[in-house]
Amino acid sequence: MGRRSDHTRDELEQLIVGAGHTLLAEVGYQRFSAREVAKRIGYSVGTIYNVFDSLDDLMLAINGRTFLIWAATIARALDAAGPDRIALLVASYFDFATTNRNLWMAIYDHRLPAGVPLPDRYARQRGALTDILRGEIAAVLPPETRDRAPALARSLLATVHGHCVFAINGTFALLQENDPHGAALARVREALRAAGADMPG
Amino acid sequence: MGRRSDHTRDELEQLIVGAGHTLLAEVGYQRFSAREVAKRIGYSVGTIYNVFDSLDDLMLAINGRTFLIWAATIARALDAAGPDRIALLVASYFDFATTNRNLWMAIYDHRLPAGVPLPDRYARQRGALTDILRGEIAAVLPPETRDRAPALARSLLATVHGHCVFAINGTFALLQENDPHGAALARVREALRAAGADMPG
DNA sequence: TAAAAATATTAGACAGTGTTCAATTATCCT
DNA sequence: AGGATAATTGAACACTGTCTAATATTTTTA
Repeated sequence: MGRRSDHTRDELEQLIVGAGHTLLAEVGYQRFSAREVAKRIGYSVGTIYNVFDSLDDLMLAINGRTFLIWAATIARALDAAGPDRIALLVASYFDFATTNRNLWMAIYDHRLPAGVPLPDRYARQRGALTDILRGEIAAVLPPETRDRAPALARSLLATVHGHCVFAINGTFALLQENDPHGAALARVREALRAAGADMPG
Repeated sequence: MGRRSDHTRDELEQLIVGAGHTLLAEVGYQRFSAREVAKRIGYSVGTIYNVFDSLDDLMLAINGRTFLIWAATIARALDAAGPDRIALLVASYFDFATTNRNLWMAIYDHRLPAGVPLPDRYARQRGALTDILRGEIAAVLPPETRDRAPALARSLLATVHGHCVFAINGTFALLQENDPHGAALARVREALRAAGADMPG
């Protein structure tokens, strides 16, 4: 066939990413397949490989969309936040990961072949989230130590991430930890206090 | 054919796990395949499924072996440790993960289908590592707060794990963090100090 | 020792995967 | 209308995990 009247190239790309996103949320990374995406939008497999170079490429687009939604979710939560914005950030992280289990895990399950770098576009989408974090952490630090915010933001992100991973992959259940979120927040508070932060809680 | 004279059932199982372990270390979780394991030990695919119920089963056995090696490595390091045993534990975590990249990642990449619990045998192998940790953390805590050691051990494990994951999957490179190990140790120290720990460094 | 029972091993089938590409078909432009 | 262009397809390829009937070997029995 030739061009279908009902979809421009860009719309088709979005259609694929949208269906892929939905499928990923439903079945998770391991059971995700390009053929199923094609079936769901009424196209054949070939079309997907016409729009995306490879499955890795499609996966990056889908995870990119997840990142956009994630950043927007956190930004919205911050808009409606009370005085303890740090606690809200930690809660937001856990909340997004648990209510979007498969999508969140896919971000870390999917890995490019060794040596292949992340395309700039997706790297920037990931950076956006950390930027929000850095701002919030800088805000609670005393002005004279504010230059430590970037490194502290990265480290606290890793700290919360570690707790969240263990909460979701079952490691914490195995170790009989039943308050991962509380533990993560406690660690974050200790680190910020040690850096001289001034915050509620 | 019938039973081969050169291998008992148990030896065959160990042969498979050994070859699987080697293959996994070489190619990583995503490129691992039962057929390649079979080829390497001179058997056919069917034999592997005769010894193991499924690929998940084989994977658990292989990851179990990794855990044993890991625990032994850490125990050996502790034997030769100086006064700062906490720093050594953190260094040990990073060292094992980086020098055994594929094996270490496979532990977390492999996930059983939802609802299927970890067999007790493998759960215990994973617990052994945390037990070591708990002991070391209890040792630096003041006697009156020593009951907090189990929860703190879990949480600090998650903290170090988070930093290690980001170091290895490229997230930290993206965020321009070049001392993940140092950051992890700093967070651990802060948490232990906040709990009243007495340690060098 | 020869036949029979038990067991280990295999090869091939099956349904699925990512990926490629010649052939087909629809649309656009002249 | 007809030719150029672009979109879409579906079959083919090499791979995967998994299962099972057939086969080869060993052990047991007679």
